Amino acid sequence: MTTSLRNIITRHNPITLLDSSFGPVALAHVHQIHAQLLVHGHLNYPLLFVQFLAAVALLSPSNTTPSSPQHHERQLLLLYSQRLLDYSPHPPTTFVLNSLIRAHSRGPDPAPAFRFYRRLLCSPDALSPDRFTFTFLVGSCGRGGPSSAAGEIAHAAALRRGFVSNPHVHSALIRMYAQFGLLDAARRVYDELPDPDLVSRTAMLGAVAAAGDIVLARELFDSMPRRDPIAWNAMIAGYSQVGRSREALELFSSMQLEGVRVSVATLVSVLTACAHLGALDQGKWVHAYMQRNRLRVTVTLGTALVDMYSKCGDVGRGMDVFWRMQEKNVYTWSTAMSGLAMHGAGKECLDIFELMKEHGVLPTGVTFVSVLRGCSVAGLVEEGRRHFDSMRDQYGIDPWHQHYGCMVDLYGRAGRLDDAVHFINSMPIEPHARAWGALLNACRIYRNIELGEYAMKKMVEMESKNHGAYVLLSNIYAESRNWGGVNDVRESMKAKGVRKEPGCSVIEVGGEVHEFFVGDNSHPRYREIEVMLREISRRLRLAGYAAKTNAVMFDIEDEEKEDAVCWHSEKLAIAFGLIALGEGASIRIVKNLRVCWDCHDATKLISKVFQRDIVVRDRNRFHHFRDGMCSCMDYW
DNA sequence: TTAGGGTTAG
Repeated sequence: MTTSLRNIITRHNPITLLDSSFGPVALAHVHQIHAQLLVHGHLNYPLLFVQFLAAVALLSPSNTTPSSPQHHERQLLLLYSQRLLDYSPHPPTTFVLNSLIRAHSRGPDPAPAFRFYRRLLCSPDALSPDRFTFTFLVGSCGRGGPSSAAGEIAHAAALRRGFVSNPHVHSALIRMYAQFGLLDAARRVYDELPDPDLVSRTAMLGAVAAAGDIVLARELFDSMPRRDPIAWNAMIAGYSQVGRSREALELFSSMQLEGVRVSVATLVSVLTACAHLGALDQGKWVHAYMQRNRLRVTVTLGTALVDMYSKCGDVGRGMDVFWRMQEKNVYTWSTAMSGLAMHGAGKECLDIFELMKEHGVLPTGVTFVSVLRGCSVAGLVEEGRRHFDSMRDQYGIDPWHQHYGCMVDLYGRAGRLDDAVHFINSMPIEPHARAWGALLNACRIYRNIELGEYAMKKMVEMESKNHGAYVLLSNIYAESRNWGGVNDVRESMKAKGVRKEPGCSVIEVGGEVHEFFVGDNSHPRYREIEVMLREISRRLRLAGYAAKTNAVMFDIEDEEKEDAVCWHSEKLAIAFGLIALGEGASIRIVKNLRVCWDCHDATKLISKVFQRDIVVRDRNRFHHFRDGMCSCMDYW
C-alpha cells in the first residue's frame, strides 16, 4: 500500500468509530462499518482487516452481568470477531490471536482464551506466542471456577518460553495466584525477580491484603522505594478489607498530607471504612469532596456511597444517591435493599426488589439475603417462603447457610417456633450454628425456655466457644428470673473457658471517632462522662425507670450488677454524645454486639427525657430511638 | 496496531 493511500484510508477510516471512547457500540454499527469497508475494498488490505477484527474483539471484553442485554450484545460481538477470523482471506497473525485472547480474558471462563492460544501454537505459519500473549492468557485465569490448573499451564508455558521476567507477565502471574488464594505461589513468583517493579510490588501487596496478612502488607508498602497513587490505594483497600477501618482512614489522611492524587478507587475504600465504622461525618466529607472535585460517580463509587449512608444510619440520604445514579448494577440494587432491610424498612426493600427485576437485573444469592431479611423485618412469612423457593426454582441459586438462617429467623420472629424447628429439621444440608442461633433468639423473644435450651445445646455442639449462644440462653433465664439457670450458664462458660466478646461502641464527634468498651474509663473526658452517667440515672429514675439488672448477665464476670448496667459501652457513648454533641444533634452509635434489653429500654427513655434522637447500629440492624419509642418495635 | 498493580453488596 502506498503511503498516500494509507493516509486516505486512515483519515476516513470508519474503524476509528469503534474506538471505545465513543461509548457503547451496537452490533448494528459494526455491520454498517463492515459493509462500508467491504464496499470500498478496504478489507483486502491485511492491515485494515486485522485492525477491524481487533477493534470488534476489543469492544466485547467487560464485566457485564450475565443475562443482561449488554452481556448478550458483547457475546454477539465476540462471535462476530471469531467469524471474521474464520472467513478471513488473510492468514492469522499473533496480533490477531492476541486480540481474541485478550477479548476472552475478561470473561468468567478462561477456556476460549486457551482455544485461541492453541490455535496460535498450531498455526501452519509457525506463529509464536509473545509477551502480550502471556499477559492476556495469564489474565484470563483466576476469575472463573475453582481450578487453578489452567493458570499453572499458562505459567509453565510462559516460563518455558522465557516470559516470566517480563514485568507485565510477572505482575499478571502474581495477581492470578492471589485470586486463587495461593499466596505461597504468588510469593514464589514475586521472589523470582531480584528487583520487581512498582506494579509487581503493588500486586504482591494486594495479594498479601487479600490473604489478611496486613502486617506483612504494611512492611511491603513501607519498603517500596517509591509509591504511586495505586500503591497507596492498595494499602488503604487492604486495611479497609480486613476491617482495620481506622488505619484505613489514617493512611488516607497521610496520603492527602503528602499530596498524593486521590482517585475514585481511593474513595471507594475510604467509604467502605466509613461504613464499617459508622463514621457519617467523614463519609459526608468524602461525598462533598466528590462533588467539589466533580468526580464521576461510577457504579462502584455510587454503590459505596449508598452503602456508607445506610450503614451510618442515614438510609434516606443513601436512597437519594441511589435514585440519582444513572447506572446501577446488581451490587447497587442489593446494597440499597440491604440498607432498607437493616433499617426495618422491609416493605420498601421488597419494592426495590421488584423494580430491580423489572429492570432486567438478575438477583444473586446476596440479593436474596436482603430479600429474606426484608420479609423478616416486615413479618411477611408467606412471601418470604415464596422468595426462598424461587431462588432454586426460578434462578437456579442453591440456598446458602445464610438463607436458611434467614428463614428460621423469619418463622421465629413471627412466633411460629414450630415451623422454625420443622424448617431446620427438613434442611437438606447440616444446620449450622447460625440457624440454631436464630431459633435461640426467637426463644428469647417468645420466652420459650425449653426450646431455647435445646437450640443452645445444638449451637454449642457445633461451636463450643460461641459466646453468643451462652449470652442468649443466659438472657432467656434472666428474663424469666431463673437465677439458677443464669448461674449454670456462667459456670459452664467458666469451665469451658468461653469469654464474652467485650462490648464496644463507637461514636463520631466532629469527624473524630471515639471508641468505648464495657466499663472503660480511659477516655480523656471520662470525669465528665461519669457525671453525665449519674445525671442520666437520676433523670431516668425520676421518670420511673428501674434498671433491669438481669441483663447484666451479659457481663458474666462482673459482680456489681447495678453499676455494670450503667457501664455498658453504648451508655458510655451516649453519655459522651450528650456532652460533646451540640444541642439537639442526633446521637449515632455503632455497637459490635446486639443491644441488650436494658440498654434498649434505657435508650428509649433517654430519647424522651433528653429529647434526643438516638440511632444505634447493633450487630444486626439499626434502632432509631425517638420520643421514647424504637423503630424496631422491641423486636430484634 | 495489543499489555500489568488499587475500587462496591451478606
